[in-house]
Amino acid sequence: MNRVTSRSRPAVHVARWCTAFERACRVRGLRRTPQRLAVYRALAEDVSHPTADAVLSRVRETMPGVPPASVYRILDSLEREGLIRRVGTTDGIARYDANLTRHQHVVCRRCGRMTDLQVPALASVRVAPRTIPGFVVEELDVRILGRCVRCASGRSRRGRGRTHVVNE
Amino acid sequence: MNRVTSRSRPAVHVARWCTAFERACRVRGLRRTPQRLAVYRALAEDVSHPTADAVLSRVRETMPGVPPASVYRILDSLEREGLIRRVGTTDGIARYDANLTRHQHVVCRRCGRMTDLQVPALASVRVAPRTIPGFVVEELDVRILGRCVRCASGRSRRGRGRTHVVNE
DNA sequence: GTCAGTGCAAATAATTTGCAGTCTT
DNA sequence: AAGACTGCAAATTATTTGCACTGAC
Repeated sequence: MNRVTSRSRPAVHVARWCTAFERACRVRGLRRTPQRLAVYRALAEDVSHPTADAVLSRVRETMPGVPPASVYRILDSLEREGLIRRVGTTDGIARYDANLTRHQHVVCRRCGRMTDLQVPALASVRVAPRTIPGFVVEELDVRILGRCVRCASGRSRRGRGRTHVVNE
Repeated sequence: MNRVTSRSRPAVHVARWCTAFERACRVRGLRRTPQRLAVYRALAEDVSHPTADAVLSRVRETMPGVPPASVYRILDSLEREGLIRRVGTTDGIARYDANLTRHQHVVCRRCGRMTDLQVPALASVRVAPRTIPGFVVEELDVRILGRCVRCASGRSRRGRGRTHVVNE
């Protein structure tokens, strides 16, 4: 018990981000409601790329009774304004990230755990604005898929692994 | 009307893939049911990275009455066996791809349209197996996010664009 | 004071599950 | 024949919406 994982971002960072966040809200004309601040803070504190539901739980620790709809709406609005990001997932459940700096995600296919990483080889990769005709590039979302140690050992069914049929 | 978009993969490819698919099923001990073949074919024909629901519709064109559950289950099993892929999405809806070759996806944030692309700069990027301690890298999922021409022109709300608060 | 934003409850997706029957191997 | 797989219906989970009210600006 007493999990090792540091699921929380350092308080100093969080504090700085929250300040920047409030400023950004003002700039964009988003109102500074307690709920909005609580949702942002909950997300900023959590490095695990939580689902909306997980954010809800966290928010409720300090604001019991907040309805899911509020959290969904807030996450939506913050994402629309570019104050947080939705991260790519394959399991059909949206996950969020308050970290807007360029970084990649390492995702375990089995347990879904998602952690931040900076792959040097990818740090420099840019997709020049004109590379893709008829498309305005805004951002790159890179996910490194595989299995974490905990899950790599666990056997699944018939000979798994890199067994891909490569066609074409 | 009469949309230009070639939403179908060339019949030659599809045929070849289907053959390889049946072989792969045999190898892995997956039963060769009409439903399974139909689902795979539907996905192979469709280059738009359809949702499970879209696959269902397509399958029903030739097999009316197939229940959603079957399609979901089949897509699941094929993904587990590495015969198709789930692609990363941010909207919380799973999408699938029968193309297992290394390629990237260009995704419009607004309309969600997703098209294949091969970015030269990314073709060579590998994440060496030992790069990430305690993690077995299996695959890289790269998404290029932005807006397609159709959506780039459409105005949204207050000054959008690259307006990100870059913290940390 | 105004209207963006909230709370609540109900609606709509999206996906999964249980179980009995069927068809592939 | 055995059990993997399907069909159907119901259950769950994820997310959205309508509407009246409230609080931030």
